[in-house]
Amino acid sequence: MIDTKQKILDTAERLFGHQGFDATSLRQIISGAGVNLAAIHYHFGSKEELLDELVTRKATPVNDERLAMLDRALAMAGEGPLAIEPVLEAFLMPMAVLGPSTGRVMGRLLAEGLMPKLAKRHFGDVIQRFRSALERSLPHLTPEELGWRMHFMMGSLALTMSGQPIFVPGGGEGVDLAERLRCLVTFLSGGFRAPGSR
Amino acid sequence: MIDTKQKILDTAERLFGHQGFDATSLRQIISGAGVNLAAIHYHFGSKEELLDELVTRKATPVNDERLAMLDRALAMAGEGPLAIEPVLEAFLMPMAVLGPSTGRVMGRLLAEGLMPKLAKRHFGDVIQRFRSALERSLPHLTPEELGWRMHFMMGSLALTMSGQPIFVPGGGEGVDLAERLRCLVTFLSGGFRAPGSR
DNA sequence: GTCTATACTGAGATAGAC
DNA sequence: GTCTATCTCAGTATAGAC
Repeated sequence: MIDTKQKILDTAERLFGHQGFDATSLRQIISGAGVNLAAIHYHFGSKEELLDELVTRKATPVNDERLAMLDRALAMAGEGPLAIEPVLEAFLMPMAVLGPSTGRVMGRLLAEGLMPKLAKRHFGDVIQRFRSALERSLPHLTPEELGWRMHFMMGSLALTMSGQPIFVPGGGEGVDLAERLRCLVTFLSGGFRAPGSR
Repeated sequence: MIDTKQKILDTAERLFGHQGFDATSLRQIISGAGVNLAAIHYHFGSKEELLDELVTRKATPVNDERLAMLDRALAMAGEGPLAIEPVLEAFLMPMAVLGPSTGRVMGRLLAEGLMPKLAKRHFGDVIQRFRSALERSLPHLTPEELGWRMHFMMGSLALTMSGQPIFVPGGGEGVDLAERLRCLVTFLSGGFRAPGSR
């Protein structure tokens, strides 16, 4: 069947999102997808490459939307000063279109430290564009301090996408991703705007 | 030998810190520690309980120092307003005493989502004390929004303790933990101080 | 080209001898 | 307390059916 590959991807996405990458076995995936174990290695080569393809498929439209929103923010600012909020919105809000499963996958990956490998392949130029925009918005920061703040942002984002918000009364289950991300934009705007610490 | 247990703990801490929990096998640990495989299950019961004991041993002094610093901050503030910085410093700076290995372990745990289980056991009352202090510092926030911001903070902290800072020129390897954490305090102060988003 | 059956190595866990 | 042997299940590799 032509959609064996698709069934594997769908099932893997769901299980990775719920249980994490390491905790999900290929045998769980094939059982859920109703395919043979070796089909995974035929179509993808390995468990890690399956993950890689999953990320590529989901990340591409998100990154396109990120850059489109960033371009609009830059056009609006013109030659004048560039506020942080629209830059952060451009980076973060497009993730809201990811379903809960994909969101959890992305967050898990960031969190499990698997991202460094994938990041350069899939996000390299996007990150570069946003770093430039942030440099323009925040000229008071050294490159090192800006790098750290971007690092902090990725950490917050990771837990926001993946984790159970154990500090939020009610577990935050009723709060959809877009609202979480708006809350995060507010928080990060304040953080980025803080004076340099050295 | 009485210190079989200690040798296992030391080696596990080092390997978990460098490779993460999932990526470290018990057989790597016993080979590094020079003990038998079954010794781990005799002394700890399982791989996860080994981790649990590791966390307990390292977290207890950190949490004690956190509460001591928080008490000092509350005493300094008296009846007046309570600034955010000393509260965040009390929560974050005690982690600087953790060596790089333990720091990575802690960060990994936060990031791998293993913390929710461990958190309630080891950090429950500490978190409660700090939530109260933050509520006093930031009366303009709803309980939900404060919860989200604490969640964001844990995400940033996790990546700060564990991850390679890929956005920092030079990889940030020369920057010690205390300086990273000071940088994080500045950032988070700005974030927590941001106006409520709803 | 696609998929199945099966086997290989290494993981965590356990029972029982010493 | 410690060690050997063994169990199940993980990811992986390959030979061959259609």
